[in-house]
Amino acid sequence: MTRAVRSSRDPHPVARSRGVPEATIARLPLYHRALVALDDRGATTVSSEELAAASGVNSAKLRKDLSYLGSYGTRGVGYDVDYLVYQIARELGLTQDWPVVIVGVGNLGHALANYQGFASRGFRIAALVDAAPEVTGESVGGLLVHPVADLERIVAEAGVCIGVVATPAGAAQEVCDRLVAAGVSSVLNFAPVPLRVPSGVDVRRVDLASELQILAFHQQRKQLDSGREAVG
Amino acid sequence: MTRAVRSSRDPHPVARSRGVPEATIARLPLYHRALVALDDRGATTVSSEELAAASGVNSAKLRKDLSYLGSYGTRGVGYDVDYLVYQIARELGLTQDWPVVIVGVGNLGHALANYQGFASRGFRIAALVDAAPEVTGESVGGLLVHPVADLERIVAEAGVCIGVVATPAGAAQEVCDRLVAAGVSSVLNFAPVPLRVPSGVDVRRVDLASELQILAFHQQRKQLDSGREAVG
DNA sequence: ACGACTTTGTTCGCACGTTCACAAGCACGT
DNA sequence: ACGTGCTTGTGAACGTGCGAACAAAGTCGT
Repeated sequence: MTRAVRSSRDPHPVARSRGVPEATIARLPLYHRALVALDDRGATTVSSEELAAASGVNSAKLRKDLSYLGSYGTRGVGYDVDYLVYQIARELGLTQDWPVVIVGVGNLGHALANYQGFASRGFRIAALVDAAPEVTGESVGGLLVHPVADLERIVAEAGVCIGVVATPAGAAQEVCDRLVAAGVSSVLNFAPVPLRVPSGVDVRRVDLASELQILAFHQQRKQLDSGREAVG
Repeated sequence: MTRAVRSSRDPHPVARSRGVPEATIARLPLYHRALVALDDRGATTVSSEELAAASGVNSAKLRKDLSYLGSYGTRGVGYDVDYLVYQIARELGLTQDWPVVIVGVGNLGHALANYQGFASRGFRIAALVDAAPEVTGESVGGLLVHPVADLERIVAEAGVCIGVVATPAGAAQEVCDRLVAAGVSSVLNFAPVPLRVPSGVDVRRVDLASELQILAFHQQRKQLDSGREAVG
């Protein structure tokens, strides 16, 4: 699975940090969200079966995942919702404030700037940056769009260590290089190119077209199968 | 061979269809894109090493991935770019036309409707659908936004089998149910909830907040490590 | 206080994916 | 025609993740 890579070619020197496997980390946000929803609904405790159902995973996997964080459940009862929310949040670093800079305020950048799901999870958009002069100076989602020349200063002043690349493919690598040079060491990449980064920098890709292509592959196979079935 | 059914919670009973592993399929779009870029640059042949570098993977993995599709390379030379592009496109189903319906024309829906990367890969936005009356009737990305009541008719008439859910979390499950009932059997879900679907329907999730949380986790660990390092 | 019941935490086996290393095969120069 | 030098394709070892099944542990009723 193309998941967090420490450098892009060398998946993860230490795949598990403090013994928590990468696959588990990728599911913690799921659990966190499901727990918050349960909390809002007034639940005080939850069983692995319930939480698994709410998260869309199987209960054995859930229990194993949680066991990597510690023994936070009580046998015969389940997990305390509040306590577990806090423990997962702490593990994920959601108790901290994470300033984020978004580079590229096109359609996707707009959507990200307006997305409400970030703030509630400790992410704060420190600045929006774009290369196009006709965009800079505008206000998007209540934030001013800065020229790309200010990138280094913004990163330094706001102490940004997470950058979001939402530029066209052609500009992505250069923007990424500048982000990294300025001190960013985690990059979320929406551009459809693999970013080369020095070791010690994490990159995650989100590729909309790829996701559709994977669906199309399976869809095609379904149709081939049903066709064959109808003939045979 | 039970290769008929698939559901989202049971990721893939038969992980490999026609012998192509799931992990390989997820990388084919990467290779496809890199090859198209190479083709544009005028390359006629490419070695596994070059293509691997352009795709951001390691060359052994690339060769093994391609070997699942067939022996399309020539030893001592490499792969014919045009031929390989075609073979991967065929395998992924990109030679077909895939009508897609996007439900939810908020910030993200706008971005998706305007995204240029779909058309070139065989995906055609058949319709935009939204529940809010103040949005329906508008034109977004050159397409009219239809009321959600027309969903079933649109799916049936356009022969849509891939649906994109870009609604708020609360509406996602209901929209998904209606899509599936209308005949959609592949869903791309941007809403931050796990969708329950009957077996035989594929779901893929894209979760922006989760991606950032995973980055934050690693970032936190990096900072803890460097702090410990400085002290020790 | 004790037993029955419930649910967690963990151990084990298995399947999948990745990487290394090398044999097989093709082209090209001589 | 033949050897040399590439590069592909693959076999095997390794590590990781997953699922089932079970033992440990705590609660609740009596």
